[in-house]
Amino acid sequence: MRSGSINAKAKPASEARKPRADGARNRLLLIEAAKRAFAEIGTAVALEEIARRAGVGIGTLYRHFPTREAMLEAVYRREVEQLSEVVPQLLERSAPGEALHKWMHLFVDYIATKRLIVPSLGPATGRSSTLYATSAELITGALSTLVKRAIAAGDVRKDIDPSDLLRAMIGVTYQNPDAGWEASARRVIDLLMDGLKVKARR
Amino acid sequence: MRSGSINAKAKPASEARKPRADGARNRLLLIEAAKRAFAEIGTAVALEEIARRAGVGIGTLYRHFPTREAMLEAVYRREVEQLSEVVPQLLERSAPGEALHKWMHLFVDYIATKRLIVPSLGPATGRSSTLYATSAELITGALSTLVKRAIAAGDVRKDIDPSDLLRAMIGVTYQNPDAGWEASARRVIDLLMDGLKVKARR
DNA sequence: TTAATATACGGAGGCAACCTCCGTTTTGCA
DNA sequence: TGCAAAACGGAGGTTGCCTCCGTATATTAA
Repeated sequence: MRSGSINAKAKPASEARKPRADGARNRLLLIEAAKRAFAEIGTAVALEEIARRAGVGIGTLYRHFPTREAMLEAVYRREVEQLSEVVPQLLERSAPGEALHKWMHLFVDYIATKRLIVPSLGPATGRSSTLYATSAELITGALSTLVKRAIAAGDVRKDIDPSDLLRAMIGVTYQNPDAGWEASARRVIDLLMDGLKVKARR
Repeated sequence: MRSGSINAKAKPASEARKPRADGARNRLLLIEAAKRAFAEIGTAVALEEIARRAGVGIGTLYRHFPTREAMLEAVYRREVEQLSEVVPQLLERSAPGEALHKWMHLFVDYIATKRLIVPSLGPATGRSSTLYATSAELITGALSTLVKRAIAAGDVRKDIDPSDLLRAMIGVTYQNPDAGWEASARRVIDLLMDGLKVKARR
């Protein structure tokens, strides 16, 4: 073995070379093109169409996103990130109550994207649970910030909790993606049957 | 023109020739093979795989089901039909309360298939509204029959309505497939905001 | 039964999308 | 400025979609 062949620099993994500018740029172009294409044509759109819209070669697309799922996931991730990052801007430009209101409308846009993408991601992916967990956290955080600020400013009632509001929004827009729902459904059915049985005495 | 070339027999459309036995058989084989294949491999399974499993040629598959959607729809339809047709059998073989209980478990199986298929059918199809309406009707009818019989037999409480039970099951398993949900969600949000605003006096 | 014909069958083959591979180009670092 | 790592792009092999049509079979009428 040569002296320092493998661990030559032994830097902590954190310090790789700075990512190339063109790489980052094309990655973004692809995600944006994909989002539009998925919305306009559907999630089955030819990946070559996405590459063309982004103005890059098909090879580039596949290097960044080895599978259609990876592409879908990236679009979804970005959507969530934007939903989280937009909060400070909203609070800068609007009164807290108004910021909250606007954000909830953005949330509806997000749900629209989610509805489009999640079914194509499939309940399969092992790490998608991480994906959904992270998303839920970011979104909860964003909403929580907005509600607290709105309450502090006296724009909304004090007697509500961010999680109440989240539940309300989910009630409006929810679709049930988790596995295990089947077992859960069966348990509830058995309970229901128990409850339905005519009690011997009353 | 020859004497009776086109309207020679002029029978009402209702009386076509009896459908051929092999055609009907292959159709069923295809639906069953498709159901298994969709469940095992996913709704993107190669249609040629389905034809092979059913033991028919690819041409036969495409004659019966011109598109993947048609194939999916047929599987879904059959699932609903079975859910409806099984009711008399259940009532013959079990006490009404037990029949109801068993049927609800079959309903969970149906929801599993539905969850698999509906996203791939897409909210697109124009006539799918008819599809869903018909399904809802069949299912409501089946449940209604079962509940009435179970009540009549004294197996379950009298103070419930079939629709209550349907709602309960939907609550457990529902996913929101209708279009127009977005507009509806926005309306609800605006209402919520109104309600959230601190009232001037109280 | 047999003949006639509508109906159904199967799979070859053209087309389109997927994805890999590798020679060329660009970028970041010293 | 030089050079190696990183990224690029697209040709082309692979695979699935779907049509088309010659062959086979079920049904009906005689």
